[in-house]
Amino acid sequence: MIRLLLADDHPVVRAGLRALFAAEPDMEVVAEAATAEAAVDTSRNMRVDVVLMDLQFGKADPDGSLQGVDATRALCAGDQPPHVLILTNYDTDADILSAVEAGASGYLLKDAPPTELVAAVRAAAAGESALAPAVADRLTTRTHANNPSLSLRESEVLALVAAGMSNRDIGGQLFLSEATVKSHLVHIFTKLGVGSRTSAVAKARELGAIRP
Amino acid sequence: MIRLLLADDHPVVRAGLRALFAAEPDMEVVAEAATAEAAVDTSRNMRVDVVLMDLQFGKADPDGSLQGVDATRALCAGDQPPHVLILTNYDTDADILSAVEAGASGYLLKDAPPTELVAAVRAAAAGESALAPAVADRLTTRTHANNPSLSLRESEVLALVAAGMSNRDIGGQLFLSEATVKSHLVHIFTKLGVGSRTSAVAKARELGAIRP
DNA sequence: GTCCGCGTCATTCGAAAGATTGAATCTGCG
DNA sequence: CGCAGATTCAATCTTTCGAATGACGCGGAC
Repeated sequence: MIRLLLADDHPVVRAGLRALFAAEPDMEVVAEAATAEAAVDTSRNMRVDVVLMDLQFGKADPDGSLQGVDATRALCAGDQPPHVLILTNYDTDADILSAVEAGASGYLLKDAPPTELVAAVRAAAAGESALAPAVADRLTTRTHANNPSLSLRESEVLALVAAGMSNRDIGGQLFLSEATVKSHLVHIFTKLGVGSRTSAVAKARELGAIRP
Repeated sequence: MIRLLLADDHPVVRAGLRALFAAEPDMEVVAEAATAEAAVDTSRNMRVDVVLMDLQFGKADPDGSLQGVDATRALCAGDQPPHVLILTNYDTDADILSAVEAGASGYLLKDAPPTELVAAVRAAAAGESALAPAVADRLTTRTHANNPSLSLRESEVLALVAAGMSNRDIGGQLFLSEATVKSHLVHIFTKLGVGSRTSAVAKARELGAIRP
C-alpha cells in the first residue's frame, strides 16, 4: 500500500487527487496539507511514502511563507525522507530544477492525464526517478541552453528581482545578506550583458528564462 | 436538480469538482469539457443550468484555441443561455472583467473553500449574480481605480522602463528632461500602488497593461 | 593536490533612483 | 471662466543600486 500525502493549497485540487487515488487499489491518501509548513510537519509525524508537493502556495505571497521548493528541501533533509513528486501548473516554472536538486523524485504537470499521474506515483514509490527520459533533457535545455547558464541561485534571485523586490527584500526572502544578493546580481549582469536590474529582467524575459 | 457542466482542461481539477458536487444532493455534473470549444458544443446539445468555466485553457497557447472568455461570450449569446461561473486561479487575472462583461454570473477562485463554491453555484442557478457584494467592488477597484488611467505618456514611459532603460535614456528617447521622466514615474507609482520601477513593471504586467 | 566555479559575505564609493516640493503650460469639461 | 488632469521642468535630499574589490569555504575537474 502506497501511503500518500497531498500538499496543495487548493481544496479542489486536493479533492481531485483524492478521488483519483481512491480508484487505485494500492494507493491510500493518508494526509493532506494546505501549506508547505503543514506538509513538512505532517510528513514528520507519520509515515508517508510519497508526497505530492505543489510548487506555488498562496500564489500572491509577498512575505515569508514557505514554498514547495523549501518544503521539499526540508523533507528530503530529514531522516527516512519520503519520495517527493512536484506538482506544478506550468512546465516553464523556473523552480522545477531547484526542486529536483532539492531532492524531488520527479515533477508532474497538473494538466497531466490521470494515468500519467498514478504511474509517476508508482514509479516514485518504487524509488525510481521520473526524470530519466526526456524530462531531464527538457529541463537542462530550458535552463542551460536557453540562457547563458545562470546558476540556480542566480535564477532564484533574478526571479525575485523580476517580481519587483529590493535587494534587501530578496535577502530576507532567501535568507541571505544584502551583500550576497548584490554579488549574485553582479554575476547575473555580466552573464546577461546588462547593467541594471530592470534590463536584466527584460533580457531574461526575452530569453525565456522568466515566466512569460 | 442543478445540472452542471465542468469546463476545465485539468483532469485533476475536474475530478475534484465532480467529487465536491457529488456530495451535494441537489447538484449533478452532467458533462465535462476539456476545451473551451467542447464546452460550447456540449452546452448547446444538452440542457445545462450552470457552467463552471475555467479562464485559462491550454495555458501556453498564444494564438489559436478559444479561451474561457470566448466560450463564455458564445454561451451567453445563444438562446436559453446557461448561467456561467468563471473559475480562475488568480484574482489578479485581467480577463475576469472581460468575462463578466461577456455575461458571466460570477467568478470563483480555485483556492476558494468548497462551501463557497457550492454556494456560488446555487446562487448562480437561482439567477443571482455573485457579483453583487464586495466582489464587484473589488473588480471595479482593480480595473477602474487601481489600474485605470495611466495616461498615454505614462504608458510610454512605463514601456521603456520595462525595456530596461534608465531615466536618462528614457528622457533622451522621448525628448524629455530626466526630471520629467521622474515626475511621470511618481504618478505611475502612485497609480499602481508600488514604490519601485521593477515592481511597477511587475504590477503592470500582472494587470495586463504591458504585453510586448 | 591544485585550480576553478559556486555561494557566501564585507567595504567603499559614485551614480542612479526615489521622495518631496513647487510651478509652468495646455487641454477638456461643466 | 474656473477647475481638473496631463505634461513639462527644477531643486533639493535620502535611499538604493551598481561597480570594484577582496575574502573564505566547498565541491568537482584535471
